[in-house]
Amino acid sequence: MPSKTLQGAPKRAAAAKTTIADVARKAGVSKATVSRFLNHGDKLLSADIARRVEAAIASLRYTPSPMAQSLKRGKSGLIGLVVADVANPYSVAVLRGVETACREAGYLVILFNIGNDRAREQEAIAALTSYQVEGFILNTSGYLPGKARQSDHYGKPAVLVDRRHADMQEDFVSLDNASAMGTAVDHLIDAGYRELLFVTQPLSNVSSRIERETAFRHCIAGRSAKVGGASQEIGEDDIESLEQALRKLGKRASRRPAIITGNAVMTLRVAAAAARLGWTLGKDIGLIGFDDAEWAPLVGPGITTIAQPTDELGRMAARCLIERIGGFDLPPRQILLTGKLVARGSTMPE
Amino acid sequence: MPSKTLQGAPKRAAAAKTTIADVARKAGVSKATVSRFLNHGDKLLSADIARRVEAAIASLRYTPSPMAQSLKRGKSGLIGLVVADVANPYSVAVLRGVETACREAGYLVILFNIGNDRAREQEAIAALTSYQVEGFILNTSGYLPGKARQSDHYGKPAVLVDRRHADMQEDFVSLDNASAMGTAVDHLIDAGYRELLFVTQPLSNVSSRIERETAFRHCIAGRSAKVGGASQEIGEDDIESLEQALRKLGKRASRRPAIITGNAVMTLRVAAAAARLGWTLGKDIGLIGFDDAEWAPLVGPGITTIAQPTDELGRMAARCLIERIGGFDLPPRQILLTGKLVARGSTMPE
DNA sequence: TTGTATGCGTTATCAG
DNA sequence: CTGATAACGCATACAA
Repeated sequence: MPSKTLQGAPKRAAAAKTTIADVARKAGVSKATVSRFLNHGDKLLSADIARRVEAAIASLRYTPSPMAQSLKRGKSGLIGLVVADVANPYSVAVLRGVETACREAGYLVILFNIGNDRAREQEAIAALTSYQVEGFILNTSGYLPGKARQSDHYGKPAVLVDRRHADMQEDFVSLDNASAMGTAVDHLIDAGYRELLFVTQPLSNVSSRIERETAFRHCIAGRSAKVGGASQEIGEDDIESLEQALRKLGKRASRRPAIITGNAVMTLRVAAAAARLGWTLGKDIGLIGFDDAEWAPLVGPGITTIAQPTDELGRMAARCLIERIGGFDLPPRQILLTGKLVARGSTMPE
Repeated sequence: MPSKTLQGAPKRAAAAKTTIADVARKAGVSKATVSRFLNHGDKLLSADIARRVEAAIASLRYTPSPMAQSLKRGKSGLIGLVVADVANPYSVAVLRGVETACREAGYLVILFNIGNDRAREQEAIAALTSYQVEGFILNTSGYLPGKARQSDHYGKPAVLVDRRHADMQEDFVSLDNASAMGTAVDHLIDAGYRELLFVTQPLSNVSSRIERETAFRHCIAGRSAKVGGASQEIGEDDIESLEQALRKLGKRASRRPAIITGNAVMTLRVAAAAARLGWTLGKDIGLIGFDDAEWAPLVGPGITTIAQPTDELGRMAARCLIERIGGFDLPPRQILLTGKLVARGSTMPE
């Protein structure tokens, strides 16, 4: 077999892309006319010519080259999605909604994962920009290394998901963290828990974590002194201090203890720690976590969660962005979707 | 505030893209010279001119337009990733490896999710092709609706992941299913299980499922009659027949029963069914599943799994594709990575 | 070694 | 209404 087997396949020689010129020739008109048909339908053309062009397009199976169009009009039909960490199930769930909504609207998604490396956020935006993406969906912390705040992403619209940026001028789509936390705390108290501990990944500059932590403190402050509350950040692989925190919490025999975890990652870690301690969820300790993962019903007696409408979040973000791309020009919006309590065995009433 | 606040920001007016012409002017040379510097470094230029061009590029912060380059050379620096279902954790895990490897090699990934709708596979490839992607990574079944087999993807190289296509001419990257199944069965038998049931999502035309099922049957056939084996497909939400199968399996008191699940989705379902039946994993019934999900250690006594090197699979796929793009032209390769047994409580020896 | 001219596939600006 | 023609930003054959 000679080289280039795939390329030079007999059947369909690398699809020598048919261009607008081919169509024009076939229809016996000029390229400009074909272009007009493409962009304005038959609004600018005589019925007869329009039909001829249409026929030619069909028979040649012509499709415009987004690349050329992009070069010419400075638009690309591409949307840039920058996620902090594709390893995070939340990011993925959102990604899914985004991809769906974008595709339905005729956009394609270019994915850039910065792997929690904030320094790479700018790199991502720059790279995406050079591809003429028409806008950004950002699930990043928005931290800028040296420079001062640079809110505009090369003049392209952007929508933030889950994580706010400082002084943000963009639309923002997220879970209503305050309300969700209220739901969680209410639920625990209703179930008889009185000593609450909020466990979160390091707040760093991640707004959603900060919001949840703040909301938690407010919730506790708003209660009588009969309810105790504390919160703690746990680093990546700091299982030691996690177990320590649990033990400390469990000691107060006088009040029934429970934990609220800031996301699914922490939920899993806490569940593991509890297991190592030999504690039964919902009995020795209560547990409710943000994010309703598929495994939540099966860990221990089932883990109670606050389910985020992740798919909807992604779709919303895409929809907002596409509106902006379409010229929608009003002050930044904040779209907060409410979480849903899914009660399971880990928060059994006494 | 007037309209277009973002666009017309005073600081940096929508980045009126600096072009190769600007650089040429600044350096006092022709556009061609700049282009040469870009593409061949100083190999074709006198040291002096090269330096001048370099300086001009730096001072103007010039970056080439991938779009224009793409139009000119028919290459884009883009790689198309078509995924059967982004909702599937496996797809995502692979996606992650792919994105990383591609980015490291200077490629960006365009994502297209066909949501298990095989009819859309062609649509995906066509859309991606129009963006001049330089190659495809496909995690799809490769089914073509009407037409006969069309192995070439518009003349672009492709790499298949996890799912083979009929008569495939592409590189293929996947878990070594036969060997992995052997490991699983051996493990179960070592642990004293004698009545085995393989539970899988519908085989449909998904090669990995078929391979696992086949391997399972071979494993059983190769054993003495003391080991019983059967396999069963379970549809999307057919929990009823799943429970029925479990009950039937459990009845044979004479032999210790165990289940092998084809992927994480089924593992979760089986675990749920067992829980509903009040069975304890590792005691009333054994369970080992393909895919080592993060939750595996925490469900019941911990679920034994065959861990796939998903990240490596994704990286491999990307690497293979990039080699092909680079002109590597040898017969299709098959790269099978071996799974790793992670023993946990669900397959406790008697 | 360097510059000139042409074209990639479209769209937009002109005339006609 | 329609057709030349000139860009868009870049890479290359060709000429110098």
